[in-house]
Amino acid sequence: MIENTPLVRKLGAFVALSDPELSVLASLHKRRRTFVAGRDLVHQGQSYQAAYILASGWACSYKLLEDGQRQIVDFQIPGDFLGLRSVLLHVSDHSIEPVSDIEVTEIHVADLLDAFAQTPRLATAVLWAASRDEAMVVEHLVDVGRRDAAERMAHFLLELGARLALVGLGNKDGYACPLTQYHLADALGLSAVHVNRVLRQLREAGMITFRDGFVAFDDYDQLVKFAQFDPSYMDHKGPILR
Amino acid sequence: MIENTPLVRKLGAFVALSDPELSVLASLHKRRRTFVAGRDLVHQGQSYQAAYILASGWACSYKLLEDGQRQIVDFQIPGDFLGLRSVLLHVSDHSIEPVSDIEVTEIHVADLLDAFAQTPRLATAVLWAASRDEAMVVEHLVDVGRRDAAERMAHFLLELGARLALVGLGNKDGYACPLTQYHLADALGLSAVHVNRVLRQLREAGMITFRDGFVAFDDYDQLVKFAQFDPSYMDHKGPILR
DNA sequence: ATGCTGCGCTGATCCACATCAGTCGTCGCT
DNA sequence: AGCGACGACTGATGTGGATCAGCGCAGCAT
Repeated sequence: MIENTPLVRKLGAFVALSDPELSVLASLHKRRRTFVAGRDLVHQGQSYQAAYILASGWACSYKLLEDGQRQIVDFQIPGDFLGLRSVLLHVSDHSIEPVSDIEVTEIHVADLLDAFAQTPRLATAVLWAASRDEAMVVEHLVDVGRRDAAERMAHFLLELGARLALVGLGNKDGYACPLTQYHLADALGLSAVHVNRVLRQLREAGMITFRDGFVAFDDYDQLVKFAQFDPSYMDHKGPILR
Repeated sequence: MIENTPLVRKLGAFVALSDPELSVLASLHKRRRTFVAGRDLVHQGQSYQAAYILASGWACSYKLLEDGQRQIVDFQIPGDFLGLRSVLLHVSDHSIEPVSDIEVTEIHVADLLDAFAQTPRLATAVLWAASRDEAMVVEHLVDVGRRDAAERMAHFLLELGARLALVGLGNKDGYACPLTQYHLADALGLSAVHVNRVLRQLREAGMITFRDGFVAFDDYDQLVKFAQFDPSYMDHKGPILR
């Protein structure tokens, strides 16, 4: 029996993977490594590095501007790739920081590309995963571009919850969340001060409580409505491609 | 000799494609179609539609919010895929509108996936193209999240110029640009009024002139510096993967 | 015990950008 | 010739969120 990693779980939601495909996938996993919170594992501008699959903990990818501001582009949770894009584009256009202590398994891109040749369905699955990640970034863009601070916060925390629920790390009551208010500020294009105020508003409105490393959805339905959250693109039941 | 479409040109920048690969790629192109400016070809929420490759003209993909605001996520120029993500995710999370009259060629996703099986390098190339598109969206996110209106505008127009230059439709002097100020507003998360003011500022600063369907870089170097534009990730010479 | 650092939290002030309410010029339509 | 419709453009006024300047608390090192 082949082990049920977060990645297998994620890809399995899209492509019904056969046993040979699963074993090719398993053979990609090389060294297991750990990184401590806060110390970057990839630096913007770095020209080569490995790609990883996140096994436990959270990370974030971000870009730094010259004036010291930063924009967090996405958070990675277990089952997500780290640095795949950097490797494909052969230069990292962003940095990656572990939010908590993390465990990863290294993958060699050459192996990944070989695997595509052996099992093309795997290529499709990875392309699908990349598309889903892009959809996430797009939603994030809409957050930042067109929603006010409170909607933005609500929408963002809901989306994170939905992603975590997919890998079994959360549900409609809430989830454990190692982010600081500074992380949220850098992700949402707000100041940390304003993040604090907005969290207070949402808490006082009885919709969501962010406290002590835990996000609690106090009124999930109201929140979904307030944030105009539409989970359809991550909602399907069972593999799309058989 | 196999024809040199914008797509071949784009993928060729990454993967050195062999003749058999080129012919597989050519065989994907099915019906040629045209669409008129302004009438959507894909609606948000639509559950199935074809994917296309843009042959001429510009399009944009956008998301609509319930309150009528819209966020343009990306513009597509010749050589770009239209709706590939929608097809892979089996539901469109966004709409696509032709900015000008456009010509496209339809591709069947089943054919594309078959092509991956025959020529895995093609899968790699498409995954690369998807990564590059994602990098674009990421840069756009940084624009909207962390740059002020003028930097945002400058950066955005520079990036568009760099993309167009890759397919031979622009250079450091400028490019033909069918966008209205409303398009720019919806893309950059600004009001049309403010777009107008910002364009005036940039023009009066002698950096860029947007007028009569043409973007002119009046002082490219100053502009690059002002916008903190870093084209490294779209700058490489020759195929990365041989 | 004492300071130091990281994180959450708050009030006062300021400014970038939105919104409102227009003008003007150029199409294409009848 | 007249009339919408659309896009570029402008001034006056309003506001969401940044910035500044600060407090409180817990954990940790000295």
